[in-house]
Amino acid sequence: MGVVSETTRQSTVRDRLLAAAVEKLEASGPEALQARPLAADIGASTMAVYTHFGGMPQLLDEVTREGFARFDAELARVPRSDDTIADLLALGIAYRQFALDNPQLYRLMFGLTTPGTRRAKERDLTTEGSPTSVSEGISAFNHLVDAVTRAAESGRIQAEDPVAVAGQIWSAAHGYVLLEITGVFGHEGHGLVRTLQPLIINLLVGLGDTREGIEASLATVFDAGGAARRRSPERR
Amino acid sequence: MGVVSETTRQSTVRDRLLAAAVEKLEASGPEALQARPLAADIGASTMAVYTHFGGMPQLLDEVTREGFARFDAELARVPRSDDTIADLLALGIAYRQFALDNPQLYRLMFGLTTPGTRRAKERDLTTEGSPTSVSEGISAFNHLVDAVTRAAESGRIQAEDPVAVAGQIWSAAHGYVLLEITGVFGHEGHGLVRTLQPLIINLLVGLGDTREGIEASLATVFDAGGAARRRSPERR
DNA sequence: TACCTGTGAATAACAACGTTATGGGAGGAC
DNA sequence: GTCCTCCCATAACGTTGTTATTCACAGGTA
Repeated sequence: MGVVSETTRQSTVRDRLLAAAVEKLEASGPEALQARPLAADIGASTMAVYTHFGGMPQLLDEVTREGFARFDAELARVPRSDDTIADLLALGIAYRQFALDNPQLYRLMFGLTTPGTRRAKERDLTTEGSPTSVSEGISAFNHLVDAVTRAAESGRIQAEDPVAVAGQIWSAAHGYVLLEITGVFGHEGHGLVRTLQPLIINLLVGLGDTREGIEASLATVFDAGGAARRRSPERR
Repeated sequence: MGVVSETTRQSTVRDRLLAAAVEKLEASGPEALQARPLAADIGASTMAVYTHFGGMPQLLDEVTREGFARFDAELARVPRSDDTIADLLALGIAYRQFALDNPQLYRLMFGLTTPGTRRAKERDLTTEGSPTSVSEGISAFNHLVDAVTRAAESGRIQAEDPVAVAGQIWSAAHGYVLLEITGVFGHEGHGLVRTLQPLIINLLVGLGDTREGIEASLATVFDAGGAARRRSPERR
């Protein structure tokens, strides 16, 4: 389980098909995920989709699962430090970065997109995140729950119910990111400094931390590497 | 402009087609919006879609526009009182209620769903909210900006840039509502009291109001009518 | 009344999609 | 060698969005 063709030595037809689907999704949108063009991309016939996946819906489920695996891996790369609020902010930045780097994948992951596969078997909204991808989604969410728990334990914020608090932060980040993806915040950067940063700061203030403390933690996040990503515990 | 067949006396083919599309979207999902079944529903031939709309994409644009018009009308029904924070909370409740009552329409409005129309002409993400529906969307958003502006003028919160603050609240509500629609918060009601209410309260605390004041305002909102909707400015 | 014009709708056809049935060919088991 | 079992290519079927063609009918003019 994990990133495409991580275990297999040579690319199998199935792996190449899945990789081509992920790439094509981001390049041309969900409606471009069609059986015939996809198979043609890897030099195979349409039947490959059915022998390896069973059909387009199952292939899309695998794309979703792959997306959650990548998302999980990306969030796992965010380091942990003594500054629990800085860690939380870094997690939020990584969250946004992944969504901005993979907008189509992000929307597909959260069941917000219904690709061409029109003969889909009446997907239910509540079960849309296909069962196979649920575990990966929970794993990604747990990074946030852990960060909230540690922030609460450090005394910076109050979180009797860390899962509920993580749900609040998740809602805020999810909503912001989707609005930014759809372009409502205009050109690059304005949304981040005018909306996401104040939103998270205000939320953390409401959760008990001080504005000064948050801004100090935010400064350390941006100090460490310019691109707002601290790759390893020690400074590079 | 507005709700379907608001001006025309007798239902035209176009109006019936649009109304059937909106109804069918909510009943059977975006992939059910197909030219032939839709035309058959109103007893017409497929050509009606093309003579009146030009094609399925344009019909979907009209559905989106209609959705924003209804959303705007629903938000406009939220009354204004002396308690500006209560008004803001009531607006949030109405926002959530509309999304929960019309989940498919809500997702289509925000470009988060890509219905069957597979031959779509390469929609761009940034321009996905079709131009015709932009004005209605802005109108709906302005209700929130107004409420924030009034709350700032009343001194309850600090909002130097009301549009930016409205964007923060919008992000939080949008993200929560989408997560609730996809079912991540479990069964009815838990998400609201465990996530949305604390989220908005914490955010408003971060914006300068006191927790006690917010909870008092929230109580007045729920007092006035049980269903959390105050129909007229004066208390009933 | 007779005639022209234009708009709207039905019929039929076309290309492309997801899917399924059929058949062939490569690689191991005995 | 012979058989068995997967994969995969080919071809077909039903359905989709779309377009071309044709027809019907309402309204104005002589």
